[in-house]
Amino acid sequence: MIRIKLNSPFDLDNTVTCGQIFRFFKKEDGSYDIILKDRIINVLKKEEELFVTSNIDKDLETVVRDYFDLDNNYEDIYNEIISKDDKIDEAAKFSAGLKMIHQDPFETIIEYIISANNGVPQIANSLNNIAEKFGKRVAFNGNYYYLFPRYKDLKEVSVEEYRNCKVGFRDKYIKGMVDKLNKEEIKLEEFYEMSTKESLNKLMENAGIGPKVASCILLFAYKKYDVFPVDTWVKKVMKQNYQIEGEEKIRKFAKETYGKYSGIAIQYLFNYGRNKEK
DNA sequence: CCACAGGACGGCT
DNA sequence: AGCCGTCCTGTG
Repeated sequence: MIRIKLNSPFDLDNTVTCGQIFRFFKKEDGSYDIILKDRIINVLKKEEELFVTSNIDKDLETVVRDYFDLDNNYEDIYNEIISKDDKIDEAAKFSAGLKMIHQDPFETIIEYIISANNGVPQIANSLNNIAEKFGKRVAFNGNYYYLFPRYKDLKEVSVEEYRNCKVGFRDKYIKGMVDKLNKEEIKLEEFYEMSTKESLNKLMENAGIGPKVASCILLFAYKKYDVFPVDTWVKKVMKQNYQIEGEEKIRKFAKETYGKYSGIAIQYLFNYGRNKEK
């Protein structure tokens, strides 16, 4: 067990449950079991401190700080965003402590390919099916969990086997992506170096990845915060609050209004819309 | 049983 | 270039 003192606001509950990740499990004591790339962690927040256990202790603090983006300066982000308008000011204030989770690129790519035209419970279900069939089983905290497989583990997996995991018509997209990675036609690291525009275009060359999915991948795996994933929810909000319609107009507005942190602004808006009534 | 929700794609203007 | 039917699964 390690303890991590928090020196800036961190809202563990909203960060975990706001739709960034799908494979987490809330425990009775209010903590979360979360499946990361190569390990399972249990995180409990008490006062201004995190209590973390894992099946792998090596580099645990570093892994957790990176995963929850604890060392990023959210003051700067906040100040950049709130100057824009009242609505986002309110949403950003409300969302203080919401962090951008830094996820594994491969898992994120598959996650968001599956997310296309799909609901949150179904996405989680498909991901768990894939992990249970092809991922490594790990005993932790009185349960068995399955790590999400690496693309090398999926080399021989057929389209039919993905279909059996209830991914529907996205089966061939997953297979296509896994094949390209194994043939090294795409390298996961290359997107870190590229500009946002370049990496968006490069991602969208792949079947099953359009503007929304590509934006989510860059936002959640590559820390590129100047993307703006437009889904049906965003379209609704933009129409209601700003009378703006059409994907291109929305993206243009977001870029001009929220600038280099537009991807975080949208998380704040979503979090605000989802939780303010409670 | 049917209607619907949710992005990408491809075929049509 | 933009519009719209289709793809699959789970839920109401």
